Amino acid sequence: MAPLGFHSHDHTACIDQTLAAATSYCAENKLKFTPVRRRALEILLREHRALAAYDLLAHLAADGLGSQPPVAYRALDFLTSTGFAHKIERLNAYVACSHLGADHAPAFLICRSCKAIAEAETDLSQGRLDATASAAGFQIERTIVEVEGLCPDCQDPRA
Amino acid sequence: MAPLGFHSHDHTACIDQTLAAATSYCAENKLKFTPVRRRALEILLREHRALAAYDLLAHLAADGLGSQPPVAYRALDFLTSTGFAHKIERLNAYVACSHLGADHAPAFLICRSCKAIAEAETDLSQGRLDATASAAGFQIERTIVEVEGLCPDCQDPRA
DNA sequence: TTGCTAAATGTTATAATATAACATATCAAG
DNA sequence: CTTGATATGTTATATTATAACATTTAGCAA
Repeated sequence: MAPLGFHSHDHTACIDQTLAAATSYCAENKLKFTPVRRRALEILLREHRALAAYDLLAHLAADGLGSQPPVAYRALDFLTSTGFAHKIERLNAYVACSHLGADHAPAFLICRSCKAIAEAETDLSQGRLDATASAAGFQIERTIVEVEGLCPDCQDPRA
Repeated sequence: MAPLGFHSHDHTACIDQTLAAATSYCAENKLKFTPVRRRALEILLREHRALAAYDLLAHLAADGLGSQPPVAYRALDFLTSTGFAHKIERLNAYVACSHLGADHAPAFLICRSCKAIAEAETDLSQGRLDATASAAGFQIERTIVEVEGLCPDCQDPRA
């Protein structure tokens, strides 16, 4: 089972690389990559799927890093504000970013059956929407794109 | 203040027309447009903005149409499943559809300042995304597009 | 009409998600 | 070394949503 991109990969290396990238990003930007924050990201990376805030909290608590909701929400605030993680609005859940470092406008593919998440790039796909917004005088700051459907594994009735 | 399309219009006619359209749609499709459901839609139309479920419930209760959460959530389930209303995932709130009848893939423009909502059409804007999903073997069923930003009124510091 | 069935509603309780508010601790800059 | 800003600990509570079951209503068949 490989939720994030709907395919397998070297997970350990992926985690290490992402943590390293996050560490240097924080160093460069004078951000504090504290134990709770680092651990939260590590948990999201290890789980490799969308976690509810309270699921993350349970993991953190198991690791002795705080047991009250604000601990999880603060860590998530940090991770989402840095772009290290994203919130999946449809699920009220959070995933580690899979394109860390890239300045990106992510689009998420959400499997309604197994809840697996894939992060795609929107590129500049909303050309049409941009035009509509401009015409209305609306100033876009952020675009949320979440697609619901079935991942390859869940489409097959024999799976 | 004209949240829905960021501009004024004949609100009474808009409500009447939409209710009439909903009524005939239900008749054609053997759906029960019960008092609670009708009233819920009417409230969303009158308020003309995204309402939280409990806000809707408060209005329904004021009208003597039920005071417990399931009443509101059931009405909203009906309205969203018929397309008479949409959920704004970003806000956990619900708006009446402004293109009732059209088979549509709505995109919402959400003002982060005043919370006004405009409903646009995505048309086939996600051409790029479609291709990405296909390539990944993902079968799209529904696309959520919500854009955060500033509406015309809230961009002007003198407003 | 009567009774059956499916759908809708009423109601109680509780689950799941999220934040306010304030006390304490840490740490870098002056 | 102290001050100010940021982060953390903690209690409490707000907000959003659903489970579960009883009751009522509407449509339909006998």
